[in-house]
Amino acid sequence: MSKHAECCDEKCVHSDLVSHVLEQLPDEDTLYDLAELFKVFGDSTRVRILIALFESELCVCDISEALGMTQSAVSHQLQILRTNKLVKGRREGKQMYYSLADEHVVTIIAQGLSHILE
Amino acid sequence: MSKHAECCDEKCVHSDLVSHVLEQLPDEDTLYDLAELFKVFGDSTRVRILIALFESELCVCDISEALGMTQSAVSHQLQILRTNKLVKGRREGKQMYYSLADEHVVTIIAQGLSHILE
DNA sequence: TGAACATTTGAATAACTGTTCATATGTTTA
DNA sequence: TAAACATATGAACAGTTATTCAAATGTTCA
Repeated sequence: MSKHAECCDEKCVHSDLVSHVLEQLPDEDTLYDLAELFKVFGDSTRVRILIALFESELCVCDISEALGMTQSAVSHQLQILRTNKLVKGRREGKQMYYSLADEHVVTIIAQGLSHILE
Repeated sequence: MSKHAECCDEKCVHSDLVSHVLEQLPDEDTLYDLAELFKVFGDSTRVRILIALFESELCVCDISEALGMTQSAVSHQLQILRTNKLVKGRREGKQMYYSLADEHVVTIIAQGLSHILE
């Protein structure tokens, strides 16, 4: 018997509910990716970058100016946002212009805001 | 001049866009709370707990059984979920039954899933 | 009351993460 | 091509966090 089960013998577990939960839970990869996605939103620098991009694309320089952060820090975060397909980049001459890659970004942030502003 | 501005002189910054972003960005407290909220979703244990609670309330013991984790680890995470008002607890005898505190939880996770499953 | 059970909590540890600094890459223009 | 600029990247450090272990709290029942 595995360790986690020892704390609670058979009488107290609602085994029907538990097995139902086990059927409903997405597979491990999906759960990992899902948590990974929210982790990206879980940093105020990245959230600020995303909200900054709500209305128009911006170059890295604009973002670091708006956020009051070094260009390097912003660029590191943009890479994470790019990897997770939340923003996309477009080069124009020396500058890279970033914009939101996905409508879900707006929806997710809006839901989050409505939760905390209640 | 602050350090972050030095990387990029006035010519390259789109100062009209930047000042517009500065007007639109939520205040610092809101941004912090927002990131804090998403941070809670950014852990696969907590996401699994939340999804497990989609259909019915469960006691701590059920959750630890379903997730294959120690009851202590689950309890620690439940406290975080409670603090952030994502779940609520109800005592019935020796057991604590937890359930989702908020419909936003379902919406946010659904949006996240639809993002990664594209 | 005391024993048994379910849950919570605090401290410690190991793993992870964001920023900084230095440097590299890529682009334009003189 | 060389210089200047915008961005990207690697390594290192400091701060954060999830789990474990041990112990405490709260509840029921004999």
